Amino acid sequence: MSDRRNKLEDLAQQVVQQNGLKGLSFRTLADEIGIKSSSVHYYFPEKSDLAQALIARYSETIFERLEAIAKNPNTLQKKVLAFIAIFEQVAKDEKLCMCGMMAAEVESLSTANRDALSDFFSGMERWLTSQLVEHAEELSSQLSPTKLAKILISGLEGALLVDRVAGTNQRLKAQKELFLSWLV
Amino acid sequence: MSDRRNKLEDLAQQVVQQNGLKGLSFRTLADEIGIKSSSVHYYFPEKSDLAQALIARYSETIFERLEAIAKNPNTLQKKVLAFIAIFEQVAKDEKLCMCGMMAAEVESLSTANRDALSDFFSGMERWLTSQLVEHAEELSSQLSPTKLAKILISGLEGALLVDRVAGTNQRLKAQKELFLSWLV
DNA sequence: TGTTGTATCTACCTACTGATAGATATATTC
DNA sequence: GAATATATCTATCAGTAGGTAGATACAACA
Repeated sequence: MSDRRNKLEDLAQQVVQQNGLKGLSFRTLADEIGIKSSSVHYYFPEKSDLAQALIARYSETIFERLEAIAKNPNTLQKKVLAFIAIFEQVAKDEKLCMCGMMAAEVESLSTANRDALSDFFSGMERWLTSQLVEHAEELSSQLSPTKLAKILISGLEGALLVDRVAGTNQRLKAQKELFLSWLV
Repeated sequence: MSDRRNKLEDLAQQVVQQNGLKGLSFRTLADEIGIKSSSVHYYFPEKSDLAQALIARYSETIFERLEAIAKNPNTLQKKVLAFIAIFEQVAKDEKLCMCGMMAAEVESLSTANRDALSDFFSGMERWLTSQLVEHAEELSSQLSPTKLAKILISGLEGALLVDRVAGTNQRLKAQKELFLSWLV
């Protein structure tokens, strides 16, 4: 992976997490890097190619971190708090989850983009579900692990969304407490 | 309120709920109504004026419905299920909550728009909190009504977001079951 | 009758968008 | 040395964006 390509993706991701894909232009992206917009097209012929690269990259980064969390022997509580900490980091920078942001723009995305986004969320849910199942003895909720995973992940995505408008982190904290209430 | 203005707002709201404020242009809006874009500027000088009107209108509609739900004597379960049904209706049309959509675009909104959005969410939470407090005897959760309100509302917003990408309503259903699990 | 307010139009502006064509320079490979 | 791949540039295009100026038509009102 070339350095230039990497820097473009770094910057693009940051812009998308703050302003959305529609808030990202090839020109401003190029200007900030110090090249011409046509050179950005060299790496990403169409905007949907850039979006696809961003989703792939974001997914890889997140799932690597999740693997690391899963591999390290620990209680369910500590594992999931480490998972939630990923969202807390995003919130601290007044950003959204990149895929959450793109989810709001799904109507203007290519089908490949949509599928990749959908895979991201189902992958996250699969990971969390497997952790909940693995540590079932630590769980006290009557709801199934699959449902708990869907609840928490969509809850965290929504908390980022609403908290950013309100300029607080109350909803993210509340979602964290929700999770803690599921433990024995 | 003139009929023309109303039709413009109706259509604009629909577009925003599907494509976001950035996905709405004065020209396409005007074309669909059958007037010129400059005539849209007659009603809404700047785009932020249109956004402001949309938020005010959306808030009024929702809060009227919430008042009606609150006024009608009923169990907490039925009241909140009626509340959740508002989100289910939105999901059925493959839309987002209009304010949830705009929340994703908050970086490009005027401060007045932001404040109005923030008021929308805090108003929703206030309503739900007051219902939970009023029917405290029906609640079994250890978490406070305030937190439960924040959890459910951000959860519902996130569920709309993620479900639309996945093309399902699983997360909305899971959030509903979460609420039901809080009842005695 | 004349004035004012409402609602629309035509015509236009500047700025920006994603995207393309084709030239150029450099480095690598055969 | 010639050919190729990589990476950049200049220049440009058609389309769209939000927004404005100024004319027009019409109705209500003084």
